[in-house]
Amino acid sequence: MYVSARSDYALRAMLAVAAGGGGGELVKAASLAEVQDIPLSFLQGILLDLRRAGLLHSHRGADGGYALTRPADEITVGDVLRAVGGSLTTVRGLPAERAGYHGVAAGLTDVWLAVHGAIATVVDSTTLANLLTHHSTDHAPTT
Amino acid sequence: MYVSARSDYALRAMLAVAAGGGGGELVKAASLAEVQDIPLSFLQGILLDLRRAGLLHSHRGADGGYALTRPADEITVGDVLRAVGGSLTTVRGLPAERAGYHGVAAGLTDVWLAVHGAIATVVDSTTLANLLTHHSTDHAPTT
DNA sequence: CACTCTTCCTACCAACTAAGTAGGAATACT
DNA sequence: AGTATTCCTACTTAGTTGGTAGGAAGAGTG
Repeated sequence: MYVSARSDYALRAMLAVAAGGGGGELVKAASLAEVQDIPLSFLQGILLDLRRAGLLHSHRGADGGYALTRPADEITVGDVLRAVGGSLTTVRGLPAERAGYHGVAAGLTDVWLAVHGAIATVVDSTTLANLLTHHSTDHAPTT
Repeated sequence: MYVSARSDYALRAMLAVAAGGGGGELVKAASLAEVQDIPLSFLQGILLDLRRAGLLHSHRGADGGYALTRPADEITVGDVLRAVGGSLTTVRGLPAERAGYHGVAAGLTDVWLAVHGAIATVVDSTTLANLLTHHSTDHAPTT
């Protein structure tokens, strides 16, 4: 799995919003950029994606900023990854299920689907709240 | 997970070698390229990697070609992927364990490690022989 | 030896994507 | 009116990916 800078920044920003906006108040992009060391103008594009995906709510003007649209324990890592990165698993740019194999390679499709399922299980069962309290779910790092 | 053309071709080539060289005879690069529809000169570079990784044995000259160094049930999909693609999981280009988070993002490292473990479990438990007989292992495609 | 076949190896090219920047328009509050 | 902030588009830059070209080196055959 390749986690792009974009995906990584998106997760860090979401965590910072969740942590900073505890009482429902708004967090500014500039503050997120500083506390997580992310280039501001790059971050703005990412925040836009997150808002379009319905994960963030934004407000302009003097006391503007961003806030989560749902409580932190109802937003998973998978939600964030899919919002900024598209499909979790791709084969030569295509979604796993339509890789188009023939001959002896036919069995590969099932492998990619199994991998996809394994990744989804992890990222869809971990919420932002899990990560903040940090006794998260029982994912034993196997290597 | 992003499966590059290079990784995909490598797996298909290995499967074709395993299938074609059943009795221990050598399979030519040109034949692999044709049967799996892979650009020949691109494939040659990939075969070189596979040989350097110790998965293939090659022979030059008139009756040259490639053969597996181990039986097909002792070579896993993970072996092939690592031979041509390096680490299975990277975060912004770095291996998962040294992503370097601070503040509220600290918990992310564990997520990437869990994902890495989940992927490794799948690809390291599937052998080339599994894929050829095609009743492979019981990976239920979950999504 | 001369010839042929095939792997080996290096260098190169084109297209794409990722990462980051710049600058202004729209909106909200005072 | 003025200021602060999000919003949005276009652009630049650098690296990676996919693919090509051309020959050197080795292995067998007559």
